Amino acid sequence: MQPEARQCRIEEYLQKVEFASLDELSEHVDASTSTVRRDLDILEAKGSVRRTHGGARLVNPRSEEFIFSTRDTHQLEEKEAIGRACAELISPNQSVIIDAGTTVYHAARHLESKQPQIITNSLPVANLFASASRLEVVVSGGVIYPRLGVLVGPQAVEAFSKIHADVALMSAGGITAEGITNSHGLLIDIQRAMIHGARKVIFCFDHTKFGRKSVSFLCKLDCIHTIVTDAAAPPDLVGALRDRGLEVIVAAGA
Amino acid sequence: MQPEARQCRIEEYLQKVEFASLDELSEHVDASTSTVRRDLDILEAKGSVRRTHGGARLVNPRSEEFIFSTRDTHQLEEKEAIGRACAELISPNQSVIIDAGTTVYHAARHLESKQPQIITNSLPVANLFASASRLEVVVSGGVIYPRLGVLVGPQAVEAFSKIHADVALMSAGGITAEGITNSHGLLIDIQRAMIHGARKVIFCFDHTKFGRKSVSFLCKLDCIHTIVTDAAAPPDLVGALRDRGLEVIVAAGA
DNA sequence: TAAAATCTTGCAAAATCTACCAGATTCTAC
DNA sequence: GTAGAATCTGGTAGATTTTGCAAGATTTTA
Repeated sequence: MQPEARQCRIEEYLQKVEFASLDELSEHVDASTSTVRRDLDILEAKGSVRRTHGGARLVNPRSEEFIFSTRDTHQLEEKEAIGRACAELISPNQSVIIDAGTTVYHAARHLESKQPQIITNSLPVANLFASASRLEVVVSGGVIYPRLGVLVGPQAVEAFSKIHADVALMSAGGITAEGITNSHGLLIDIQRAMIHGARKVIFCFDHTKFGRKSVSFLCKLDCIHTIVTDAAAPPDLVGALRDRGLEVIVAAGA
Repeated sequence: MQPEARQCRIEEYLQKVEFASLDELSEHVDASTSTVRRDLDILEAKGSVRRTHGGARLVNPRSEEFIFSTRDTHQLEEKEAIGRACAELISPNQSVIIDAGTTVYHAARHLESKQPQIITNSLPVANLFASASRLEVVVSGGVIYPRLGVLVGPQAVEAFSKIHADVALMSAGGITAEGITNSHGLLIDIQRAMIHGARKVIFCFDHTKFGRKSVSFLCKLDCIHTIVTDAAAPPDLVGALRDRGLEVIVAAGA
């Protein structure tokens, strides 16, 4: 086997197990421990893994990487469904503001074919499109809010207050008849600027968000236009929202 | 079989398997290993595949994380050495502007213990510190320049022109007695703003950059303070730089 | 503190790479 | 068609890289 292929397999394997002993790796790639050692040296210099006594571990144990991706899987299916439904609301070549948050992140993943212009303050979303040269991605400035990988602070607010987009794709901590709330106070100003700068505002809520209130009030319901949710959303609240003139889209379950 | 048809089949095959050995390919296209070697040379020059020891792989098997991670280990070791040397120049709690570019990226990796405040327009660098909650990372706004993961454009320039930092850690395409040059015109304005906003300017150059000129002129030598390079840098040029009052640090080889 | 495990280092064997060459094939001009 | 030029192909020798092993240094563990 070729060195590079082997190193890839080591990386891949470590992605799964997070930590592996030398013997374990050498058996998995069918090479001597010496060779694995050398491979690990290279990978460490490259920065993807870190050596430890007797083995190696991932530098960014997936569990820490933006807390994304390692959440409960059944929730994930619903988020995927919501994401697909959101993507269908976007027309080709529109400019789209994309919020931080796992639900919207999933929506973003289905957006590439629409070739939108993307404006975001989410590092995970930025990374998603970083290598796709076909579409333009604008990143707001700001300070990284550690675990979430969101850019926050006055620079972020300012960036969005200067921008006008066709659509804003957002999510938040909870929605009730009284309005929308979010838990991270730092995000409130930014999200308000996003809403202000977009012609159409779409919010993604999985069913657990309905009837829930977070600490900070974000906006009333008449600031927004469309809500996308999953099949398990409480029908009474969905009905109430529709009565108020909101478009509510229930994503077909997987 | 015609050469071109054969090369197409090689590409096609690699699309499927990502990695393939020489023997594997030569059997698949029914030609000698010599011929396959030549075909791979051509394909590599074309840019669609990359040779590895013992075979070849797709150039972009899956998001090859921002063009980084080249295959030659030597250059990598030098960059690591330069990176470590750079990190030693930073005092704890300083604010540090970090440029885009692989050499500086390696320097950034050794910076965490210094707990600096980081200001960058490089997505790879931002990702590096995204999960480290102990230090503050400011990301400039801007448009993503695809393959490199750098934020460019007026927003980036503006962000840096408003900022003052203790140190700027930078790199560029080439250095001669006449000054420093860089290849990406889009970066020039940003880098000038970085230099302008920093009290101390440190440039990283591996030895291949000495005596080389890129298309765009960045700045004269008296704009900068310190240069960090590896042991293979040409002594005469290093001496000339020192004569001009620049601090030149030669990183101890690995 | 001593034993066990693991890491570094140096080295020879194996695999692979880089030219280079002679034969085969294709192209060109008559 | 045919001779000659140009290109392509497959093989070979020497240089380079990679690999696995073993001895000595270092770290971990009890």
